[in-house]
Amino acid sequence: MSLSIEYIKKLRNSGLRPTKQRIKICKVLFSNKKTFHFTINDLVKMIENNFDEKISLATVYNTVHAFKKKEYIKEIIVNSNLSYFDTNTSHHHHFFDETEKELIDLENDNVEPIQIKKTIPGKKIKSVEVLVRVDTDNYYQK
Amino acid sequence: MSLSIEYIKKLRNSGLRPTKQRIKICKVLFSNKKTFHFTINDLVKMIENNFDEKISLATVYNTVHAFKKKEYIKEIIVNSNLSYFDTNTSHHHHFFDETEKELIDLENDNVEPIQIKKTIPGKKIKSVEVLVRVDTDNYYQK
DNA sequence: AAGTAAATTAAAATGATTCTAAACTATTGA
DNA sequence: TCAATAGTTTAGAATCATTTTAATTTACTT
Repeated sequence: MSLSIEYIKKLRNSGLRPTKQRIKICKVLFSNKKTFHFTINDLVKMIENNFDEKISLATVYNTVHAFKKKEYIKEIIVNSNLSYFDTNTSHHHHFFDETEKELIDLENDNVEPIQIKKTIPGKKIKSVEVLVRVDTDNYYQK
Repeated sequence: MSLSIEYIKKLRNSGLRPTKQRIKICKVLFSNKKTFHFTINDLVKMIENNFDEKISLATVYNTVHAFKKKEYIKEIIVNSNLSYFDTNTSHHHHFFDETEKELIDLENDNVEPIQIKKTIPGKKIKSVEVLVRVDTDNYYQK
C-alpha cells in the first residue's frame, strides 16, 4: 500500500479529513521505519525542517490528539509539565533519562511479566506501565 | 517526640525555617497516621478547612517542593497537566482511577518483583515505578 | 534589641495547551 | 461541474498550573 494512501486511511479512521497539513504531519510521524519519541515542540520543529513550512500549533495538537485516541501514537507520562509521545504503539515500557530528558524504549521482552495481586472492586485494568528513571552514573568520576 | 518538634525537624532538615504557615502545612500533611494523595489545590483547601486561614500558593509550592526533595513526600506522575503527591514515602506503586481521577496505593507486596533485563550504558537506575490505570467496569451494565 | 537573612504575599510572568472566530478548503450531491 | 455545507486552518487570545518578582514582614544571630 502506498504511504500516502496509508496516511489518508489513518486520518480518515481518526475522523479527520486528509489535508496537506495533516499529510505532512503523517510523513514526519510515520514514514520512518524506526519509531521515536517526541514532544509537540519536537514535532513542530521536524515539520519546519522537512518542509520549510510552519503548521499552526492548533493543527498539530488537534491531529496528535486524534491519533492518540486511535492509538496510532501513544502518550508517555513522565513529567507533570510536558507531554511526550511515542510512535511505537506496541505494548512496552520506558526508561527516562533524567539528565538528557529523553525516553528510551524498554521492550516487553526485557521486563518479567508484571503480576499484580490486588484488585479494585468495580474497576478493570486499562494499562500497566513501568517507568524506570535513570541518571548519569558518575561512579568512576568520584 | 512531640509532633511539633518533629515538624520543626522536618522543616529544618529541608533547609526551611519553621514559620507558622509551614507548621500548618506540616499539620495537614503529617499529623494523620493514614497516608494520602493530594494535589496542591487539595492541600490549600485542607489548610483553609482546618485553620480558617489562607496560605499563599507560593508558600505552599515552596514547602511542598522542599519536602519532595528530602523525600518527606513523593510526587506521583500520572498526568501531564497536574501534579499529584503522596505522603506515603515507602517504596510502592499506584493504581490511577481514570474515572475518579484518584490514586490508590499498590503496595510492593502486591506486585511481583520487577526484573529488568536491559541496562543503559553509563546510566544507573534511580527508580522503578508501576502505574496501573483502572476504569469503572461496566460489564454487568451492558 | 539591632541587623541581616529568609519568608510571605499578591500580583505578574511563564509556558504548555486549549479555545475562538474568521477565512479557507474538502466533500457532497444536484 | 459547481454551489452548499461541513470541516479545517490559523493567529491570537484564553486558560490553568506553576514559578517568579519585589515589597513587606518575620525569624534568627550576636
